[in-house]
Amino acid sequence: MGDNTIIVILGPTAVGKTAASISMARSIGTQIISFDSRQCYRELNIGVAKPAPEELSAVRHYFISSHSIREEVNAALFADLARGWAADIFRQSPAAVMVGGTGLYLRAFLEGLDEIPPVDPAIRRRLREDYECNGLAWLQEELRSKDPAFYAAGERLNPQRLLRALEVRLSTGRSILDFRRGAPRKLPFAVRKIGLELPKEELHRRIQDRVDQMLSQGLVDEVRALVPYRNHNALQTVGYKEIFAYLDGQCSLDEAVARIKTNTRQYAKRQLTWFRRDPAITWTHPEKFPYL
RNA sequence: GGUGCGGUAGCUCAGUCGGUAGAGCAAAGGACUGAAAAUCCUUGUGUCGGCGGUUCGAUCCCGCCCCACACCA
Repeated sequence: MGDNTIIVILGPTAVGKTAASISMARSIGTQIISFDSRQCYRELNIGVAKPAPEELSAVRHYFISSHSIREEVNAALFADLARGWAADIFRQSPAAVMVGGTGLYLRAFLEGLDEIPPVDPAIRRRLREDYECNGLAWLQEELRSKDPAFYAAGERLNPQRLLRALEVRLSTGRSILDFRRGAPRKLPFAVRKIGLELPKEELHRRIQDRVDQMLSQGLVDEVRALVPYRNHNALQTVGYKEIFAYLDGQCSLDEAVARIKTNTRQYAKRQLTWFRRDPAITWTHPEKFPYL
């Protein structure tokens, strides 16, 4: 397996990753593992800019429509699955293509997450309910008494991080900090990371056009059908949460669409913040991408 | 034409009993270990519509003008 290579195509949303990855995978005769935390849900299509059926039939894709919004998907699950898929692909080809924009998922796959025992679902559920009714101050106080080390070092204003630290403490009896070693993993393959990048104005124009296109493709109907599942984590997603607000009568459709565009721009910016600090990425303009 | 209410940050607005101003959103930068399209942190100088007047000092008071909205003609 020494010569095997993972070629990663990454970048902000709407930059053109899908087309690039498919043409590359076809020209070198291999398959694609997606690392997109939303395209993996089969119920989400228009709003997550999933590849078209023709594109999906041209190249085998993993982690596209592979799960239901009712399932719990997270970075650790993805990392496990992706290792298996990579091994499968390498049985047929010395190279595999990965595409996506979820930086944490890519990192979890390449570098691994520290091993933390599973959290008791009952504890998780109860904690979230308690936080719902008692608020942030309560959460902080709980953590201060039960895991003072994390309280001293961690993000005290970030409820998600506090909740995670607390559930690990209650579930395992140990601080989440005890599980962190960050030991570098020896990878059984080589990695090449290619970042796709466009001037900001151009990326923003593409985002705007793509959102308009989603609407004409029937985004509102897609979202309407998902109303019963709106509180699932998978629906905490740009393009869906704003349309829920419109369907609730909280704003006009135009306002909802404007919000989607703004939120997508902010999302793209966060993706770039994440990727920019990785010196291993070779950045290129999509038009200069060698396989297009 | 008359009356009323406004004109303050890119947007929506607050405020200054006269000592040159601040929130939310947007924007910019950053963080990120089982929710990551999530979550969180940092960053606020702008002829306070224009021109005059009063005043040591005006965005605030006074006058005129311009613009927007509402109502009356």
